[in-house]
Amino acid sequence: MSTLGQLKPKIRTMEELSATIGISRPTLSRYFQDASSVRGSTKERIEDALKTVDYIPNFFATKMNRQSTRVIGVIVPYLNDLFFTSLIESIELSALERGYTIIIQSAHGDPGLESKMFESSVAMSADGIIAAPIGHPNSLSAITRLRNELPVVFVDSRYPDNTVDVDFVGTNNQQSISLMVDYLHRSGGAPAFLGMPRINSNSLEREQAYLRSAEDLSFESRVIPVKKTDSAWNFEEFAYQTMDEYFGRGEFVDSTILCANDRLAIGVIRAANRHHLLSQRIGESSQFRVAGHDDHPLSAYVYPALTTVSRNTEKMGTAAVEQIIDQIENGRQGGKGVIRTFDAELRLRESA
Amino acid sequence: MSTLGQLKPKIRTMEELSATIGISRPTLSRYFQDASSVRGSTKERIEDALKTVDYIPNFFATKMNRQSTRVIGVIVPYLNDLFFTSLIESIELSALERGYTIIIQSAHGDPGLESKMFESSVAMSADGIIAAPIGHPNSLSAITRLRNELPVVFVDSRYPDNTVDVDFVGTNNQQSISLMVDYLHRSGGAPAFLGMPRINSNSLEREQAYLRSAEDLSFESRVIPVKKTDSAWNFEEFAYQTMDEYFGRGEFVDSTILCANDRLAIGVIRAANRHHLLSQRIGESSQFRVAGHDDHPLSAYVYPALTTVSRNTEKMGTAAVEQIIDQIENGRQGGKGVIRTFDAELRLRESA
DNA sequence: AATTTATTTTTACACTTGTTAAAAAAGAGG
DNA sequence: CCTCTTTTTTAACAAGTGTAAAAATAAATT
Repeated sequence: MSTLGQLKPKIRTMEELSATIGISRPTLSRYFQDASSVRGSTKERIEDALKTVDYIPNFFATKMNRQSTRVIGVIVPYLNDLFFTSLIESIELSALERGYTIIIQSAHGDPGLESKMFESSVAMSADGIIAAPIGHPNSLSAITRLRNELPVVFVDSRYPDNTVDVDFVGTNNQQSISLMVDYLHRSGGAPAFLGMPRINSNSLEREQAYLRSAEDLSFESRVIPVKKTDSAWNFEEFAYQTMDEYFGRGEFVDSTILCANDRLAIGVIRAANRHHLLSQRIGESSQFRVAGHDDHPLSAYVYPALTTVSRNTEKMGTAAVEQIIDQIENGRQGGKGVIRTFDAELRLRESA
Repeated sequence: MSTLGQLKPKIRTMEELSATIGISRPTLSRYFQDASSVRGSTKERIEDALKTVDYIPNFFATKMNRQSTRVIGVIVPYLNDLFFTSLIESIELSALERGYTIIIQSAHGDPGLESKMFESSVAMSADGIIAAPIGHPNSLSAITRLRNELPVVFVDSRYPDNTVDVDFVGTNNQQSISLMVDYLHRSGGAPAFLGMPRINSNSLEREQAYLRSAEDLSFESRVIPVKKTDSAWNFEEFAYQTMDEYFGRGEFVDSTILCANDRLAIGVIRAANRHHLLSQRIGESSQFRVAGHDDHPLSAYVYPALTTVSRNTEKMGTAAVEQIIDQIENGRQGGKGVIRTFDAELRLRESA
């Protein structure tokens, strides 16, 4: 079986294919774009022939000449985060279903590289861009320029204060945070809040949501000061070191801490374990509690399992694809600033 | 500042740019390929002009006409694994340094899709492919065919029994496993082995390495039987359920378990915690021990922190890029089967 | 069988940049 | 100012596929 593949003659161009199988090039071209656009009997003839030869249309040549490339650029701040990878998977699967190809680009945490990635999406004549922006002012000019040239959808995070008027798909942070704060407040004690070191919209919004919830429930809010750090993307380490210091001084040792995301919470749990703050047996109640946000794939496996709030990456990815395709196919450049946020659900586990 | 970008007139083609800035197109073409190939004064003129207009060369058009696209296809079995994402980051950074662009493709765990991804790399006229193959026989025919057409390097895993003669960059599993087995045997007790549910070369090699080590140290090997499962890629869940069952029956409760990778170990730790097998205070010795393999980014944060063996993804990524570029630039199609494996280092933490 | 309709073929140009050969221009050196 | 060399311009064709119009063919209808 596996040797069969090697025997098929390699055909390099559609012209060559046309000559070999006796079907005109324009017909083949139509077939490869939409198999149903040729007569049924022709379709069969082509497909039979394709089984005997080794031919794949040249991607660059096909895309170059088309007004629509059916390519969507997907830009994430960095790849080493399971939240982004699940988002990408969902985006890719939805896009594939709709006949689009995605090109994944990671900014590696660098706003300068992020601008380049945006440009590179333009260079590839992408029909549109789905981006989770870092939110750094340096990329802003590249993005505002692009926004006028082609469809853009922000996913997960956006620019603070809606600096740029772009469609957005994300989490309803007010809902998710207040859901969690409510629960924590009701079940044991008012939480303090540990935010992310990087200023992106989620970081800000979640902190504000926390403050509002505190006001609503009239408890005294307590936001743990966040230091600037080099390891801005290494949330676990950042949270671990921050809290290790506090715990060492005896601060927050009997608090409930709500973290802006699960990765922070995982770092906090580590620090808490090191300082023996957590109940040693599941079931025993402990003074110290932690909660996260996102429902990270590993949050159920840490010990104690993390109580958190789930974000549905599947829905978000699908929605982002819907929005971008809506813009592409209905010619709404940059969008009218449609905002689609999804509610989160409580995932009660052991840590709070 | 940010408004400046919007004022720049958008120029769509190199022809248009040539007319606008008064420099001939062939010169511009040469400039964009290699800025040093034009006279210094011309270079400056072009660069000054580029500041006033908004032009990016069309990626597809540039690549289409060149013998070498300087594109490398990177194919991974799935994206939701931090090992692969760090590998990709390392590959991308090395490639960028050498002037290559990578195109990331995830097979989403599906051998059928994997074959398509290989074909799609060919369609993009990639100069070469770096792949972490799933190792399923179904993709074999696509790969053997490709191997004759363009440079291929396998990274992390390969086909069992070296079915395909392709350059390989990976881990020295014999070294890494025996290092760990030695340590475990010496420090507390001979380990049992829990493998991955999916048969790829690492899974097999590590099990064999374990068996050999057991023989060398003359202890009785004990490989935990692995059931076929739907959640083949969800290693944590797989390991959790497998061991939860054993622990429930009182088996392995005072064993040392060596896992084929950290994600399995994280699942095992979860199960062990549920059954109260682990020492409750760091420092107290426990009968039950677990060790992993890979040094997953989160392995230091689980509780107890995972003792494991580190794989240097940075080195592996760099080496993979070196190998593929060597093949590309020296015309060695498919490679002579060069094998570069890297040794792992012990990461002693708390779990064993 | 004749007519109508749907599809395919032929022919030719489009897309954007790479590339080459010959002609023209610019710069260096005297 | 005049050679000699280097660089740029001009002009043309190349890459592989999309696409449009007219001509030819096949299928469906009467």
